[in-house]
Amino acid sequence: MSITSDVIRGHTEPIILAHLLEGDSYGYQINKEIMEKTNNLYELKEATLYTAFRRLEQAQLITSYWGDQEVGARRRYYSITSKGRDVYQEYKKDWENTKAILDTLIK
Amino acid sequence: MSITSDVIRGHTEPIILAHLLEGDSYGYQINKEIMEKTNNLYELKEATLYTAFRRLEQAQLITSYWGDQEVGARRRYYSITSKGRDVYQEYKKDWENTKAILDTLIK
DNA sequence: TCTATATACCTCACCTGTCAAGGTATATAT
DNA sequence: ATATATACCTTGACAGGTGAGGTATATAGA
Repeated sequence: MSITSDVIRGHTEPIILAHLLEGDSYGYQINKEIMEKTNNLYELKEATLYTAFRRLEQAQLITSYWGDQEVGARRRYYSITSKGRDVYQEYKKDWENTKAILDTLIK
Repeated sequence: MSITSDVIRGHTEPIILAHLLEGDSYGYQINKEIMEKTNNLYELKEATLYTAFRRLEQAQLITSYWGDQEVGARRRYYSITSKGRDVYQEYKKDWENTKAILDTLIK
């Protein structure tokens, strides 16, 4: 009982930003934790995740830096910016509005 | 304070089907009534509406027939099929699931 | 008479986010 | 040696939404 990509489209960015509010993290972990949070009902596909990172960084909502792993695969950590926090609040309001509108239309 | 197209993507079909549950209707009217229901917060764009009609008819979720206007512009009426009603119930569950998942991820 | 507005339909080209499929590299367990 | 897990990334195709454009009927106002 998974979720189709079309109903989630446009929510990828707020999902990532929300996660980064809890602290810096890296792609692989963000992906895993989103799956865990939703009991495997929703999985952000890797390609979707990384293209979203590019967009978010371009828009200066997040910044990135390489972790200093001395062992194992390298990690690129992401950090939410203050602009990112502001935009996240708007995304959150958008989601509340969307819910209200769709609850009106889908009965 | 409108709604972006990406967050609505994938909800066009359930919105139309939900409306047709109330009775047969035609494009122009469906559009107007959706605007009214949402206090002009959401407007289904015409191009979106008509391409959705094509998809829904192709999938046999709706059927269409010409109204018998003897005056004024012709109208093409749409009617939801029983298959359409079934699929609508699935769409509705999808929406409930989407809400639950996004409420978990967007705090 | 001409123009604007409302009703009512429709199509096409473009844009954008998603994702399957492919790739690279490190480390550990069998 | 091989498989699996971790961790990163890009590319090309796809599909739904939409701006812009078109057609036709009817009415109200200048």
